[in-house]
Amino acid sequence: MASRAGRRLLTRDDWTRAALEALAEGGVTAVSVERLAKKLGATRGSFYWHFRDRGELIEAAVARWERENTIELIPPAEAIGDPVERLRHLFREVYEREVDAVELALASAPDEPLVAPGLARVVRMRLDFLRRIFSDLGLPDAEADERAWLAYAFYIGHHQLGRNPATRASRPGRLDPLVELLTVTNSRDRDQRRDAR
Amino acid sequence: MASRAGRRLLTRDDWTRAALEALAEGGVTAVSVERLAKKLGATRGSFYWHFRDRGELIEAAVARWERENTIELIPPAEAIGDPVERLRHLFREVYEREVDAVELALASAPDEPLVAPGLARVVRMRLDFLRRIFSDLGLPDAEADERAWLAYAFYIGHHQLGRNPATRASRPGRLDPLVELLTVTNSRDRDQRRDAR
DNA sequence: ACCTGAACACCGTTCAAGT
DNA sequence: ACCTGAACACCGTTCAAGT
Repeated sequence: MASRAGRRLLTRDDWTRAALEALAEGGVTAVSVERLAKKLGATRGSFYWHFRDRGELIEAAVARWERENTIELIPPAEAIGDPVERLRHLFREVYEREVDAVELALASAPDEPLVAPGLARVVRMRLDFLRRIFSDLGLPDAEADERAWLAYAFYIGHHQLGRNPATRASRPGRLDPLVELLTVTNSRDRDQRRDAR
Repeated sequence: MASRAGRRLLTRDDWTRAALEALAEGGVTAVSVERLAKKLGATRGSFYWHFRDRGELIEAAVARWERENTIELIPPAEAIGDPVERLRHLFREVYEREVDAVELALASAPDEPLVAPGLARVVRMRLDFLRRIFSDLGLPDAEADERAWLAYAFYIGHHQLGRNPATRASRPGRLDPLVELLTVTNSRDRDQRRDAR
């Protein structure tokens, strides 16, 4: 038949947007060329004019998520001067809220070759942000690195545990007490405890 | 043709074991009836005599992992009297080691209906174990709950971050300093900091 | 340049028929 | 009781042919 019989021609972007929607709704497996084609009113064959294969589509979707998501989230948070307040803000805005569905889908496949590079870039930006908090708090670099790692790994696990209704039940209501713990700087306590052993 | 032409008859257990191997090697998607049938030298039709569908197979594999894995890991660790030592032991044996491949595969699909119930049972046992550490340390219940959650969420994120070669680079070498932080009990520090604001 | 339609491979599922 | 073999549906991929 002729060029889309009245319908608008599709762009690479149309397919990518549709892929992100599918990703959010059903994870990586839901990104099916056949289903997207049906949704967009095209044939699967059409897809292969815009993309080499399904993998290239997923890569494009990840890249788009990366741009729209992490890049513009960091600057406003960075503006908060007091590092403890900055972490508290982060916990309220990012830890205690429901996490974006696309992120959940991607975080579930951290070692898929299609997902790994984009995800790694995002993780690095966020770890840097956290490291700066603990540096500003006066911790030496090695300790700031450790705490950033702890805080970010906690972020991942916190949201992953929240996905399972049965385990979500154990989730603490507010995370402020954990901010207190994570920002302890006085080394006296730890020294004391070590000496007492 | 006749009953397996010389070959041994297959049991439900044979299929389940093969499913666990596939799970470890390639995650949930790798558990394919067709591939398992080929590996076991049977037809796909044979599979459906033992199981209702692919989902039932995955459930059976999860249940087996649950038994073989968490149940017998807890008692030896529970024997350590000093709670700080108990946590340090846990970090060395469970956090710093590579995590079992099946667990990684399952943790990546925490909200799949086939995986969720078994995974939730395991999580509950482990959270209880952690809670006891912090209770024995003298923390009130609410605080023990929070720290157990923090410690377990960290466990998940720590291993997930370790799967991506690019992010694994930021991983701290030893986790002992984090044990120190997680077991801080003196509330003086936190009070002091709060007063200083 | 962008798309269709038919073809093939892979795999989940069903089921009648075999032993 | 346990299995085969053929059939069907779903979906990724290719490609010749259309406009």
